[in-house]
Amino acid sequence: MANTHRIRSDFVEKVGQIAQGEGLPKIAGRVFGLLMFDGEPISFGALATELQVSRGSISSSVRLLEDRGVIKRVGVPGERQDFFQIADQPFTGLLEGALKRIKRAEQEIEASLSELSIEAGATRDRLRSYSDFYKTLGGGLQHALSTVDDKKG
Amino acid sequence: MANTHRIRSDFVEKVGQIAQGEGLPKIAGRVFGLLMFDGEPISFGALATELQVSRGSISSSVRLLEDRGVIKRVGVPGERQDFFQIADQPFTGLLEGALKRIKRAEQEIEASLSELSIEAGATRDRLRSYSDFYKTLGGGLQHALSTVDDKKG
DNA sequence: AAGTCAATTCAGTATAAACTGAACACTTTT
DNA sequence: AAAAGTGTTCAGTTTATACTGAATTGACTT
Repeated sequence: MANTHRIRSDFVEKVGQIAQGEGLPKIAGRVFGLLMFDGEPISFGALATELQVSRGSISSSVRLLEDRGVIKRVGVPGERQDFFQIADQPFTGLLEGALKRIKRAEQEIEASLSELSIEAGATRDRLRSYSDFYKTLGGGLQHALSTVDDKKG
Repeated sequence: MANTHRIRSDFVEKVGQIAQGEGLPKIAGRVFGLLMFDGEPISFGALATELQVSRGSISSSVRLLEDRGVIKRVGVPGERQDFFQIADQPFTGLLEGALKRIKRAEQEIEASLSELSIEAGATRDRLRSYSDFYKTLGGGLQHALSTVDDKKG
């Protein structure tokens, strides 16, 4: 049998890297990876010691992940510490965040577009195609989102 | 009539911000925005002076954008400088790059998955759902990509 | 209510990435 | 062939952001 613990820490590091690639803090990715792998609730303190990072970092990472609905804070009977667990729909929040960014970009471009006078024909066409790109992209993510949604929910 | 020049520089800055949000250098975004707005070829030197950045930055930005197929380097008769112009399918390359990142992440997760012994049932289920998420996301982008592709042909 | 324990905040530090500008190599002009 | 023009490279600097750790706040425990 393979060494589960090594697989686990490899996985945690991988997710850290992936997160960094997506523009998220590496530690947040590690937290996500750990909770994903273990499934069961892990305490605030355990996250800090196991990942060997400061409690301050854990605090900001879990808030980030909580805000996006990727993890949830749960209570454990007889325990004073906060515990964290992977959310029921961890990916929905991520997709929604991406969608929001895309929508914002689309709106920014359309704002510029609407300022341009009618004579600026070719420029208008290009900006239009740019905002169309974001529309299409948003549509693709929207589709992914609904697919992810009814996987479980 | 609205002041076109102000709209133009606003747009350029907006695209710079959007690029930064996507994890790309701000200057690369500005270059893209400028070429997008103007449509016609702009010289290497003009990019540097107009955006008020070093020639070194222009060099690396245009290479990045060229590599992704977002812009193209064109010659202008009687001119020694390189000129740059928005590519015919500027968005295709961007999407392809995003897809590649997603595919890589998916594979990483599946690598961990395949290492896990059969007893690790629940963990396997979670990692499977994680890689499924990337599959779904990739499908969404793939769809967007083909839509973008046949907008122009 | 004093003492412990837990999480957050925030000022300071470390790290990573972007950006600069001068040196370089190559090309064209005079 | 010297001079001027052009793009790239890269060592050094700046900037942005992640991270730390000590101070702080609040909530339990005795």
